[in-house]
Amino acid sequence: MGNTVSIKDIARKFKCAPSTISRALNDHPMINIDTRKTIQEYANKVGYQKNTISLSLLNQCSNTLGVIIPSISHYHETAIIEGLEAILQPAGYLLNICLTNESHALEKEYLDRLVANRVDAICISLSQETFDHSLNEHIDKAISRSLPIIFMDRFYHALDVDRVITDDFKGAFMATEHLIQMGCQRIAHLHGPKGITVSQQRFKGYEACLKKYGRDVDDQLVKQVMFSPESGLAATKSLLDQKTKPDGIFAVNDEVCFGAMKIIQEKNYKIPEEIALVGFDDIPLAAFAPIALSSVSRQSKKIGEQSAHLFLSKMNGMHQHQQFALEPELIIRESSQRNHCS
Amino acid sequence: MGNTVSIKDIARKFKCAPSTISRALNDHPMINIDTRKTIQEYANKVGYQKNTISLSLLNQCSNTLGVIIPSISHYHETAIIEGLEAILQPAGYLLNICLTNESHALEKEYLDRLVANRVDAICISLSQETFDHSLNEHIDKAISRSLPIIFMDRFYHALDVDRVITDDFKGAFMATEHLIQMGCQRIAHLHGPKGITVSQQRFKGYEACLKKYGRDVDDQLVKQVMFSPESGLAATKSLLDQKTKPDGIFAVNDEVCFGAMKIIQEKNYKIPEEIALVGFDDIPLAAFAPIALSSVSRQSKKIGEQSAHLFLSKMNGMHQHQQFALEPELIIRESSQRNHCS
DNA sequence: GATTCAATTGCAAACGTTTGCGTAATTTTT
DNA sequence: AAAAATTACGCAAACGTTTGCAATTGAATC
Repeated sequence: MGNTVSIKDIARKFKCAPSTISRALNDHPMINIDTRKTIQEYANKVGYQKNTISLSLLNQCSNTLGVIIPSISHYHETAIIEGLEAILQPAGYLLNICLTNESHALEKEYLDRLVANRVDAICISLSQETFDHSLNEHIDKAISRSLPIIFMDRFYHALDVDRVITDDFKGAFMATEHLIQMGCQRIAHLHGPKGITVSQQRFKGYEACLKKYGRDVDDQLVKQVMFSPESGLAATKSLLDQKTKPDGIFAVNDEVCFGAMKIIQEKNYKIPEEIALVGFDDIPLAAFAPIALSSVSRQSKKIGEQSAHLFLSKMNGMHQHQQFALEPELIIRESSQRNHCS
Repeated sequence: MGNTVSIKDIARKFKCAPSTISRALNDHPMINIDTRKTIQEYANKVGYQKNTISLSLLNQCSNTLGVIIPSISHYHETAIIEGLEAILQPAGYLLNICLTNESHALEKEYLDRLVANRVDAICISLSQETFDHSLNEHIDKAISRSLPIIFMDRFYHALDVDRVITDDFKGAFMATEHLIQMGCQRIAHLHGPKGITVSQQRFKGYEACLKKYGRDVDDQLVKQVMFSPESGLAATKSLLDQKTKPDGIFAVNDEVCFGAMKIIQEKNYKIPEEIALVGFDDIPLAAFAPIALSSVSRQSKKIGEQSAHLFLSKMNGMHQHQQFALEPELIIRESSQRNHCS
């Protein structure tokens, strides 16, 4: 505020030009070694701190990455951010994190603000509203001003973009196949919110796996849920209340499984003997669920790290677009491990 | 990048001064209404986006809040950030979020970088290392340049600072008192990492409550843990392996309780009849623990909101320091609810 | 003593925007 | 018709830093 000292201030003190101070502080050999030291000591004493803003203006880059993400209330998203930070902190970047709350309007607003702030690139996980209605103009506009945009988790209609995702299809396939191998005959799926890529892909993986084993998707066994335990509980309740009950459930994420477990245990079904359960994300509490929860790990932190690397290569002039799909990993725990297959 | 259009570019196009363009875009009445419209339309057409960086330089404020926080892997921290965003998004601010991973070196590094970026203020939750060794010079330096610093959750040695915390002492007191009222005789405490304010305060609340009821702290019943379920499991195991076993446990947070429950159930103790359990934070999964978990809610989101309001009032010239301690709330669920007190 | 060279330092422009003040041009008032 | 007022726009400085180029100084060479 008031007491910040600038290069000009120091120049006045030493009765010399700002350029001399600048060079001295940057240890430029052009400046006499003694003058350099004297100036550096003085700057240090008065607590001089370089004003990065002026540099951003001059160099047309802000050393900041914009991150637009629907929420950070789940492990997956926080792990992504941790991954981004882990790579970008040493590289000297800061993160501008924006939560859209799945709102298209907010996403647009934040995008504009980040552009106005001249972030060097944007990592974005599209909001559900943007998805549902294919409201892409704001993204297209950003891309057209050649601002690097890296999509995380959720697809974007255009193909030639930068993207880092997990192979959700494959993960879902693995989970479903595992349930089949455990002897499950009626495998239900708790389907995530419509329109979101991960929901769609996981359903498709589930569907494809059933097909591979000569089964069809039974609409009665597919219920739609939000990403919350409450929603998982309600959906599972309706599954258990109908005639065709499942003997295996693959849910769109782990939180949903916590809700499912609650009601399954309340109704006195045995996990995994009567109903086997597999989730997605492998959250830290998965192993500490009422019955240790099997889950598909999607290497959340690695998504952040990979996105960060992609960003850095963009900063180094890499112009081609790249797409990464990380390998999911099935973690088998008690909730689905049947020792004697039926 | 290359194709960003500036006010100067537009000025060239219209063969007029940049000041005219600036005023036109800001709808300044000094400019002829028709010229204004024409210019605005053109700017819109070519996708002009105000460069906020130059404004930051000019106005000496960046409309950005720096947030320094040890981690975002727990509900509490993500809720704080959601609270900050909820208030600061409408106010036109962006968040620079920095994860220190409890490292003093990183905290210092980030603080410098945020100062260099001239953030308008900093909300900080001190790292454990900073705490353990009272390494406060970097904070003092930042304060001395009259940069508003708002402390969240963790105390700072100086008294006259801005601060928003939960009354952890009170929360711990309530939890312990509740266990006493449920008839617990040997109440253990899973003590958080040393040096961290929340750990200390919660222990003190536990201690004070025992004292109120004429009991002393039994060192054998106090185990130190990290904020993870694994750590909670290990500590509880050692509790159950010793002669003086607890019949009630108050843990420093909910994750720890998940670990505790796991081992308690494995060893076939009944919750809450034989061992009652109360956690802290009231995470979203608390109600979906193996036994629905009682917990002290610390209104995490409200800490973020309150901090944001404090920040905004600082921006409006409020110079006095303010301290807020939010009221904790005890949420009683199955893990501690004994119907017939012994 | 004139010339060349190296060692230091200063000048000025640039990045994009805002804003007080000056200055035309036009209209209104006397 | 002259004076005053209004309207509309331009000029230039400012924010803090970097950097190519010019300028100054002093010493070394011819």
